[in-house]
Amino acid sequence: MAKQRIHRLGDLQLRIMQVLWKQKEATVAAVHEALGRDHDLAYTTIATMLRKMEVRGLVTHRAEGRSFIYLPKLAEAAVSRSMADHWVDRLFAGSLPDAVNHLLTTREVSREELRQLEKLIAERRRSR
Amino acid sequence: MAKQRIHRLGDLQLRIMQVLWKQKEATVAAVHEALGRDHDLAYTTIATMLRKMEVRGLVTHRAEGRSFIYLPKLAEAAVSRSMADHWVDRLFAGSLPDAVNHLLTTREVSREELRQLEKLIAERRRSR
DNA sequence: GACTGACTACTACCTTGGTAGTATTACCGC
DNA sequence: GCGGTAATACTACCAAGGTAGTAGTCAGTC
Repeated sequence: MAKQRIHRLGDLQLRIMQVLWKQKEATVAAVHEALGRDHDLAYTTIATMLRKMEVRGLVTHRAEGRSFIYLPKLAEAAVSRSMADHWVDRLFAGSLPDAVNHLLTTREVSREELRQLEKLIAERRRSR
Repeated sequence: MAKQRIHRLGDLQLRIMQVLWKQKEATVAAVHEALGRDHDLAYTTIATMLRKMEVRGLVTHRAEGRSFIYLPKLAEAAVSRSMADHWVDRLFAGSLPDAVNHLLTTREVSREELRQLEKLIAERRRSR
């Protein structure tokens, strides 16, 4: 069935996925370029990683001329959901309030952000 | 300076740390026992893992008779903070409202939990 | 038609987490 | 003092992420 190990994405893999999600599809060169600003990785590193990710079922590719165009095979929502769940489960035994509480107390939260959060919750409350 | 890689804890490592945090300190046998209910790991697996974790600076030990008593070397708060930060940064570019919003929309949230959250935020708002 | 440049394929290597078997040591009870 | 038992130490392995060099290929250019 569907792999449960979705959440197991390394940092680089996730960054690559994020590029693909944003651009819908991209060549190795495009991914390398997009990542290049912060990370100084060899072109072949990206190519190798993409190939490994294809084996793992994270991406697919289609050939266009001599180039490969890679596409994400997993939706962003599915991945972040899986990762978020995993995170909440691991650290807070699945308790969402605990998780949020932790975020609120350990991070700097601006007045504006608090306002946004309040709104979010109010909406959520109304809708159920 | 302080290791930045705190957040890099495998699942087993985190579970072991959680046992140590709860019990303050524990022998290999105690950790094995505590984990035993869900996981069926060999005694030596725990022992090996603890030794590796000591090398990585996650725990220390003190000898008592022929046994080692392991203690966490990192505070729970530091670790969960680091992991939470890493998570929010990685997935939501550091935006806390985005993170919380994601949690709210992808998870089942009970009425009770929403109430708790509302209270949390109200408190937080008052205190700043 | 030989050359260059852009791509992919293959191979290799290191690290870390996870898992566990075997070896060694040291104490405890008889 | 001898044997069993409970601990740790050592060693080994596998998988996956990450990083990159080298080899092969192919298409377009002069």
